[in-house]
Amino acid sequence: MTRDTPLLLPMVQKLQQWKPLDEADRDAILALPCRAETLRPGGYIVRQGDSTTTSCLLVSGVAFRQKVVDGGGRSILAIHMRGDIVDLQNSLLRHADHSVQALTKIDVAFIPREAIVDVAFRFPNVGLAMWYDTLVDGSIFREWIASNSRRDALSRLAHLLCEFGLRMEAAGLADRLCYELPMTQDQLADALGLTPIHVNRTLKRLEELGLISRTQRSVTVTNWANLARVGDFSCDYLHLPASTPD
Amino acid sequence: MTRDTPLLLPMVQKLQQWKPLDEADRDAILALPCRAETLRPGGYIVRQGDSTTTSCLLVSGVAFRQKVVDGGGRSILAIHMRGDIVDLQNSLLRHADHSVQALTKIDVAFIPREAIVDVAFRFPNVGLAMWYDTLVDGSIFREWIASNSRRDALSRLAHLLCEFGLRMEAAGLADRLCYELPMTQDQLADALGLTPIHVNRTLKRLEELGLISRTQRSVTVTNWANLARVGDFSCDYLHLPASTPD
DNA sequence: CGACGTGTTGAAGGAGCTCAATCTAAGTGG
DNA sequence: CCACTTAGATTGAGCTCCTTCAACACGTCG
Repeated sequence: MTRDTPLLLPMVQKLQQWKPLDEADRDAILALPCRAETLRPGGYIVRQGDSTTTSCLLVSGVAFRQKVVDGGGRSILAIHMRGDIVDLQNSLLRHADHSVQALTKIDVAFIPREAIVDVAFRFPNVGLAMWYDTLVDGSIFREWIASNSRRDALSRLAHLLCEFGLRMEAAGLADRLCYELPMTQDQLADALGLTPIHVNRTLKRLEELGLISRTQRSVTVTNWANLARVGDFSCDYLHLPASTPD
Repeated sequence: MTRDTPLLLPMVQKLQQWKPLDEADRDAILALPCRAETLRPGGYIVRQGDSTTTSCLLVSGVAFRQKVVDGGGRSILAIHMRGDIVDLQNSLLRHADHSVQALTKIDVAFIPREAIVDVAFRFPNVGLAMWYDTLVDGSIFREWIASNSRRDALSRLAHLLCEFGLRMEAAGLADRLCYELPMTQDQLADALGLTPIHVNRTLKRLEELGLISRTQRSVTVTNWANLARVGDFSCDYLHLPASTPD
């Protein structure tokens, strides 16, 4: 490592999930020009409507994508954690069609679009890994379409709890059976296409069914197999490297 | 042109939407090895669960992506038309997490994954255009999440009619105000997360409101501005080249 | 002709929404 | 240290949009 604490290390770790990288690939990533920043909960990485020139790596904390519809309704489209390259989507397309915001306090690194594109084509392994990464994001979007379109409230919530736990575990940030879910019930509602009131009742039902227990924001899954069954959850769509089985 | 009728021409046309291509770029695409095939309505391009080795270009006709949930419920995730590279998603990830099927009779060209990746990195304009293409797909997925999560039936249906018309027009296949929508009400229901019965009633309401009229599968938009308003439709998320304004 | 896929309509039921009140925990300023 | 505020969680009651169940109409195709 050329520097003491490489800011972009989480990006290397994430991309290696998709494609083995050699020394040169890794160095190229770590040498990317970037600007570090810390945001408080609610702070914006990009705002819907902005024109964009930088991409953004999430270095620590949790963030989310959201889109405003019609009369002020919000839809949360994705949740992101350490290592996620959070704004390739908006930056390559030059025009943000949705916002990305901090859920917790987060550390981010802004990287100029040109630098990303340059590395992607000079180091094909890196480029391919980034391409994979956007495709996996797409796969998760598709699962969310199916979930919010065709599953009932109980199933949707169970599904989200499985996905979040498993992704946190895959990122080495938590145990799938016990983690902090840094979302208010309002935000859960916007992610699931429900009202906060109904989210509250549905959480209660998951508890009564003996599938989870919770205190404040922390979730403990007391019966993973049944939670996954209720949520119709299969981890295929996450395309995780073959180490974390369902 | 090296051959009489270049099978892969629609791919060139589509990618040029995202990025200007020079002679060499175009030739490289047209020279891609591929296998042509014709499928009847309902025929599979890929099946959920298959392992994949080829990508697929849609040369003519209309296709759709779908995912099966829990007890036989289906969710239609996207609709595709000429020029769409329909299976980068599954092929690069090597494992199909959803199916892609013909909606009408379609002509397709299967292209080996390696050839795609090879061209993408030897011709960066092509690679970037393909990357854009997958990002635009992602953008459309996000809009569908928001739509199926936060809009009511009338709005969802109006939104879908606007999107389909505009995309057909952008692909040079139809007029946004008058086109063939090759979907049964059952399929519309699966795309919108509704029941076919409710789709039927909602179509009727759109007619009664004077926004559309229809005979068989053909749709005529009688009031685009109001249809777009009801559907909360803005074409931003399609990232179309600056020629087709909303 | 009968069968099947698709579209259309009616009536009844339910999952989730809206409106509204109450409760808790965590600040914040005096 | 305590009033005061505020964001979030929780609970109740009534309503509605959409679903489910059930017929029936229409065209195509064996």
